[in-house]
Amino acid sequence: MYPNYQPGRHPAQTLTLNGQYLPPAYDFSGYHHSVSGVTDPSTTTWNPVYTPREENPYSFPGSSPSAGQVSYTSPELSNAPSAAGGEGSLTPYIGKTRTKDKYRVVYTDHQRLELEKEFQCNRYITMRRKSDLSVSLGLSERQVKIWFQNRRAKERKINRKKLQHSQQASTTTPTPPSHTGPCQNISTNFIQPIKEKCS
DNA sequence: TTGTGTTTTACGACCTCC
DNA sequence: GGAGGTCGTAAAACACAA
Repeated sequence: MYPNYQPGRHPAQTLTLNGQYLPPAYDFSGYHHSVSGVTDPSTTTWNPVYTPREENPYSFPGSSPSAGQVSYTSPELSNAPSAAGGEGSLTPYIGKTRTKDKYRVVYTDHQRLELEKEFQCNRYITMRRKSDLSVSLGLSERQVKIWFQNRRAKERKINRKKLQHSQQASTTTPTPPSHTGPCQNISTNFIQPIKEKCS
């Protein structure tokens, strides 16, 4: 909603947006994409145990959220087709605001792929697209929102690493200025065109 | 098999904007 | 005041070397 939001604590870390963003070389093969067959959407049913809330946090009967006791009893949870696995309430994770039975779910490859596609089009998802994705992927809108938040954080982390590496390289082995050197290739390789059609 | 490091979900705290 | 942004962090899930 506020792409130019810059928290006072970290004023220089917000990326440029609104079409000015330079997408990094997207690595979609870095991590587990075969989650032991469990997450194959074509062959298995998506049946997470963990039941996240949707826009309406856990109910805290008789206690404040800071108490750390959680019970998933909100009826709105049934609106999230995949995320609401039917478990009405889960065992509270004592001392933490998490559940013991299932701390988090693992998204399917298909869900990740579709989210990534959307992310490559827009770093910030619109409310409409969020709603569409939540329906098509069987995730709650909150999950989609959090995924985008985490994805942006991941990208910032990657960019910081790249920056550090480039700075280290420039200080340790200063390369002579050259207009025919590898820098051209680096710059062109860094900006990979988005192949997906953005709607 | 196990220990360790990395990545992925999910949240709380804090912030800005409307 | 609510929605959604950032950050840091917890813990599960996973990869991989020893």
